[in-house]
Amino acid sequence: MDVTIPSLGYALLGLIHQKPASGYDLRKIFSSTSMKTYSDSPGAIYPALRRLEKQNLIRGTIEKGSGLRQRQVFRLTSQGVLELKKWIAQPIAPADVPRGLQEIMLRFAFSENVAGSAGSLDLLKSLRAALQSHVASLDAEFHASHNLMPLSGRLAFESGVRAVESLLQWTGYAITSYQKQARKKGSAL
Amino acid sequence: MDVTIPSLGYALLGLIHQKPASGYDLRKIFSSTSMKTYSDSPGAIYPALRRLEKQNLIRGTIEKGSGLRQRQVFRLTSQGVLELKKWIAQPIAPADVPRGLQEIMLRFAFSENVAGSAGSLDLLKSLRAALQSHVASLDAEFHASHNLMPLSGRLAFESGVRAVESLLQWTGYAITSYQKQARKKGSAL
DNA sequence: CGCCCCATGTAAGACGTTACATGATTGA
DNA sequence: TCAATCATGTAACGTCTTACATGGGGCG
Repeated sequence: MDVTIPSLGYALLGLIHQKPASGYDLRKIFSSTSMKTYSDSPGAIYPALRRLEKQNLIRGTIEKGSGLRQRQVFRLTSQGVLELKKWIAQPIAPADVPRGLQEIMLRFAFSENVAGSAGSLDLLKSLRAALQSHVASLDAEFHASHNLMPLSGRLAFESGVRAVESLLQWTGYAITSYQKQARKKGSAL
Repeated sequence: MDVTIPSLGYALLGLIHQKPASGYDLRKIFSSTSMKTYSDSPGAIYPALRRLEKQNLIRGTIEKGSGLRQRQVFRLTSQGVLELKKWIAQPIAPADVPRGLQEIMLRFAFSENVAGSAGSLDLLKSLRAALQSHVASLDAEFHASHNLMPLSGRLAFESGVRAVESLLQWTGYAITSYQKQARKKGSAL
């Protein structure tokens, strides 16, 4: 039972959790919104859905209402919800940042629906710590090697550092956003 | 002759262009520098090198100097240099930004060695235009859909917008860096 | 002598891409 | 009726991941 789910699988789980959807619906989301990092090709999505169904994380039911064509709508099973929660709750290591940022942001995007504001906040704090540590190691590497590179190499490296720094700033902003929301809710009681 | 080279292949070409290297050297570069987005696994690199050799883009020669073990050092062929140049000179479309940023920065990092400062500047300007157009479409999407998302979704989206804006700023900085360099060289004549 | 690093590879399996294929429904 | 869109899928192919495998060389 070594359940390794690729990034696309989690994207599908998260979207289906927000709202039950067919393969076609999901393809449209990928192609029409800025989730274009995920492929809208049927050759990726339909097999992925079948895999998730085989793992009992989603279940599809055929709908034929209102004279429409055959349409298989997928919903999360309770196991699927658990799997989503487990994925989102994973702590973020500094080493995850360079390779898995995309997936981390996906986790965060779904976090509130799946794990509530508290879950979102936990993720943000974990991310902030990972980013701080990662920025430090990038700086060290930059100072050690920047004079060996051509200008374009140096600049490319700097763009990477800036990207991480900018994301770090964003985590601060996001954390205060959640804390504000919490205060509002608290006072509304 | 449909030469489609994956990202890893170009990374290898660019590194070998900087300095002839063996598979092991390249693995070490990937694992020890911040190019960790590329895998250092032998199962990826050695087959990739053989593919490039089969395409006549690199050629390996076995070295045995100084009592060392067998070591195959690869060098670019003239065709390989051409292929690198072609890759770097490709204009950047707005649609390339969300999916291919990583590869674009790789192109830029190698650009000065392969295509000179003029090539780097061209790339930067092309990137700036693509980013401007992409920011505009992201903003439009954000204003259209931000009220439908939970806070975490909104914030995740914002982080994407910020990342692109920050990169756009960086292109301005990089372009002036190259223009300064050009002025210095001009006055040095 | 044993262990770690150098250095190269192979094999199985999973995943994504591209392209092809099918058929129903809606609207011009 | 013709085209576009809805909706689902399959097949071939290439590539990456993980894990295994092999041996020489240096060092304690």
